[in-house]
Amino acid sequence: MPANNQNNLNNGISVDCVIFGFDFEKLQILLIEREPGKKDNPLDYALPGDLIYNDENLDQAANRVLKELTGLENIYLEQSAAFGSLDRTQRESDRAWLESVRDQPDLRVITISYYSLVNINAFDPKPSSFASKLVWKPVAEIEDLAFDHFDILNQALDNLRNRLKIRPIGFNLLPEKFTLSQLHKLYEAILGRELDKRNFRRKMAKLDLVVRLDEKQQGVPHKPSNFYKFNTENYQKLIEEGYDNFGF
Amino acid sequence: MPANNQNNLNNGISVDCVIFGFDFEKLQILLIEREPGKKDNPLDYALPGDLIYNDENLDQAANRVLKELTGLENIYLEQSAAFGSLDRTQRESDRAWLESVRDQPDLRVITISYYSLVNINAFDPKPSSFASKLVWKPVAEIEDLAFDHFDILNQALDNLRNRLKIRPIGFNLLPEKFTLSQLHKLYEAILGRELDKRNFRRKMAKLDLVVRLDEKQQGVPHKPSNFYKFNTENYQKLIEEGYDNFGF
DNA sequence: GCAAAAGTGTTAACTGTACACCCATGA
DNA sequence: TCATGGGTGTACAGTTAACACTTTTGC
Repeated sequence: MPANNQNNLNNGISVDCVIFGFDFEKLQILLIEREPGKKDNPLDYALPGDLIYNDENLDQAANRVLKELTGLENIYLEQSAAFGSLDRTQRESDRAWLESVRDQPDLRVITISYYSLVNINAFDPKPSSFASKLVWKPVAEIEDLAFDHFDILNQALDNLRNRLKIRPIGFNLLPEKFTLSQLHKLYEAILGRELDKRNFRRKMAKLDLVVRLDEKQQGVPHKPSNFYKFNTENYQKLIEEGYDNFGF
Repeated sequence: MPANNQNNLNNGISVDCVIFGFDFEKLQILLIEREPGKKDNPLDYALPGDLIYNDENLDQAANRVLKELTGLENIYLEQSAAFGSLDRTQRESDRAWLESVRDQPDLRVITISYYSLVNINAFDPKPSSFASKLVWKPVAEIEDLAFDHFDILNQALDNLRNRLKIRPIGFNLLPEKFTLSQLHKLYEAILGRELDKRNFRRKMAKLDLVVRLDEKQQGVPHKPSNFYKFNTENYQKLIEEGYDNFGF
């Protein structure tokens, strides 16, 4: 980043990143804990986000901000929505924080939100810049967030679910080798409801998006699960053919 | 609008409106013709859009801009996407126009796009402000537009089609009384492909979204069509219940 | 042998799709 | 009486949804 970028900050436009993470248990979300120690106030948790520069486009800004605050990079971010309420940064509990990090804390800021879904175990967020502490929190337990970030989260979750209905889940979301149970749990976590095991497996088999590997789990105290990998070619083919009903 | 609003313009953020119109034939789009007379250059057609004010939110801005440029109001606008490429306003053919209407024609502007679908015959756009002439153009015939407006159009069209898959078409899109053939043509126009007449009617009947009126077309040189109206209650009920598969 | 998760088939209801003819009207 | 678009039913294929037991492993 050029040294004079500070002068090039666009004080009216920010990006916010909704990073969903999956640990084979619950759907989680990556948040900045603004006042470590002073726990259990939902308003002290915020999405990683910041102002954009004038010499970068929105996608670049989202990737840069995510990297600067969390260290995460090479994550596919999908644009979600724009938020521009006049009062979105006017909450009392957010004012002090804004004054500490912004040149013009009173300026109305419009934010463009992005979302992604990653495998929690494959990424290790490292707090930096004003993100003094980062935490993964289960989405289902979040009741509110700083600014209008709770709205942004819910919007992104809607988008993620709708996307799942018209596209199969991407390849970046699971380890290279995974079991069908893991994939099953992933779908259930995103959709927030149970899916019948047999029906799920049948559907996956029919779509031909996963390939059975000649390898099993080791050392588990139950019947070991077979590993699978994604069938990248078929995924591309399905997308290109306009197949858009994965029926979940 | 307050007189001092001119000082309150946000030079970095605009809204653009993709107004789809349906005339029971083709899906059309409302465009500003920038140089009337100098026809057939697609780059002389632009979406109605303008900078926002700092004392209005994005939805308000979209509605205001649409009204100022076209006279259209009380149209439900749905947010589509944000566009922020660095070069989106840098095309040579757009420079002169920008210089004539903007204080800071060189500034990078991020735009938030909105879309809607209206019944062409129920709205009568009146050009005003810098929109010297407005035209409806068939979407299928558009090959390019000013700025990045062709991208914005295609994005909005995608959104409209996807929306149709998870929600029934809204009530603002057809006259109060309409025939099933009109509704049928509307769906075909949006989706850009033919739908079987019998299957379409069966599906509509099952969804229970339209109510047969005791009234027929008059003076048509063929069997007169029955009029229908929307069943607003059932529409609301379906949306609330989370029914989201209209299967087209 | 027991606890724990993997893996597997069948049936019934529903949904999508393909397809062709008669009807009511104005001219 | 003809041209025009309105309106209707059926059968097949495919998809969804509900449901319970056996298998393999570590301990």
